[in-house]
Amino acid sequence: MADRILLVEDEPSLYEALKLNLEIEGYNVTVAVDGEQAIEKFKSSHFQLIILDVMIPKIDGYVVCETIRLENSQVPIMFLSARNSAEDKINGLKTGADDYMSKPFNLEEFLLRVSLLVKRGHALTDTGTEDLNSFEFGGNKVDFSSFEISTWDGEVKSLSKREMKLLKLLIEKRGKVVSREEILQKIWGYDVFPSTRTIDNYILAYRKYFEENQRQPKYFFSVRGVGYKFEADSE
Amino acid sequence: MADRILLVEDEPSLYEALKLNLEIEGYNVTVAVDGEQAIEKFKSSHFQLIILDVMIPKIDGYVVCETIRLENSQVPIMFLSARNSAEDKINGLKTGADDYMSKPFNLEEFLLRVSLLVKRGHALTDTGTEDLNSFEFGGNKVDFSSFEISTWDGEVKSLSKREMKLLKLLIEKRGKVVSREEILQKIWGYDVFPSTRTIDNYILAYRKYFEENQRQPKYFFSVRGVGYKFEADSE
DNA sequence: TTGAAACTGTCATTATTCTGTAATTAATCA
DNA sequence: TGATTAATTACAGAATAATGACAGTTTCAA
Repeated sequence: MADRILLVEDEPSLYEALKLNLEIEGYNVTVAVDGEQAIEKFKSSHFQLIILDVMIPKIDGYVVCETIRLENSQVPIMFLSARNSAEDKINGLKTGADDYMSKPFNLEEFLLRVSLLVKRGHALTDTGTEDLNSFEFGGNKVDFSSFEISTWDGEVKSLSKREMKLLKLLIEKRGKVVSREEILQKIWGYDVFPSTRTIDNYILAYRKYFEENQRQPKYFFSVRGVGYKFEADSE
Repeated sequence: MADRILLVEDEPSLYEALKLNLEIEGYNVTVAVDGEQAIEKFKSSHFQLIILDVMIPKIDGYVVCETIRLENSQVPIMFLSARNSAEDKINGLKTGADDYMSKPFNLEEFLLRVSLLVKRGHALTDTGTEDLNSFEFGGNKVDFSSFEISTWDGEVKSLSKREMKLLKLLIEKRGKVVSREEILQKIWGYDVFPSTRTIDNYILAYRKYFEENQRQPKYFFSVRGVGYKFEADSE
């Protein structure tokens, strides 16, 4: 079965050239021309690799990358960027990319890196990578791939999609306050805006699951007027 | 336990700086100053990552890389090179490297790539690809080669191709939620998209075959908004 | 042509998510 | 310190969207 690649690039001459060459290599290529499309296509289908230009309309590449990582931590992501600066690369790698190429790039090198990443993806999903997607704090454990949690008092529960996604966001940003706006954007998207009560409900739920004393949280803090913060006890 | 890195580099000022920085990051670093030493040390010990300068005395980097790959080793290898030419990179990646950096490079980027590669190595070496011919859970047994199943209540049935393929996917990923998109892509391919009801039907069928109580499944769980998960009771 | 397998549509059934309101708590300022 | 204001907590339904169940239709291969 052909491997599928999502190519996110707004400049027609470039994406057509890349698409053509990738197809010659035997990949099945889907193109998205802006960040919104990218997220939409990512959600509606499954890919073995995502190639992501940083500078794209509507939602920039970094944010697209973060959004994707909230749902799926496995797909390899390759960044493309017009600039060759170290900060850009570092930024990209930190937001969860697996590789980075600066434009203009050599086609053969590009194709080689693509095939490495696709192969890696296979290796990862074949062997089952435990532990990369779970997180522990206190006596609690969150398993992102099975959507299950086990808590300090020995209970095992399964969380819903939203619960998991928001929890993941908080854990990834642990130690930092995440604003309500950011939460709304990252979890609910850019057009849907549920009432702000809704977020509280999720925090409430987390405290019920994980805190020994709900009224005096040790992990899930609210910061008045700003947002919420998750903090793990020890590292 | 600290991850071990084999650093192959002949220039003292460079390898000392890198060694120091890697050690600060918590790695255990072994240095080799030429190709011969590199191969020797590689053979006598196990590393999570090999960092390989191309231009080193006695045996050059490419050859060292090929030699290591001949041992059928999965260790991630990162090339360092003084030149930034595309041919060099291509050459390196073709001989089996996983990443490539040109000197002079940004230290932070270097350390980030190192940590990515080390993590990847862990994921790869975790479990060898299992290749199953049959699988048992509860009182049920699935035989993938004969397409037959026998169930807890003593029945023997044979499954259709699709049924088996999807069942195998779920079992291979047991314990993890498999998204509908992934199922569609892996079982049906990228051009055919049956209605999402279809997948439910297969799950339904599995529950009929294997579950004692269809309404309270013990093995085939659905995770709303995400996909399905198979879980075997004991291991 | 026949039968098994695969797919689709519909409606019933739930799990999940959202909203409104009241109670509580924290922050600010006189 | 106490009064005032603003934000958060806490529930309990209500609304929504996803899945379960099944019957009927199509497809494909023998």
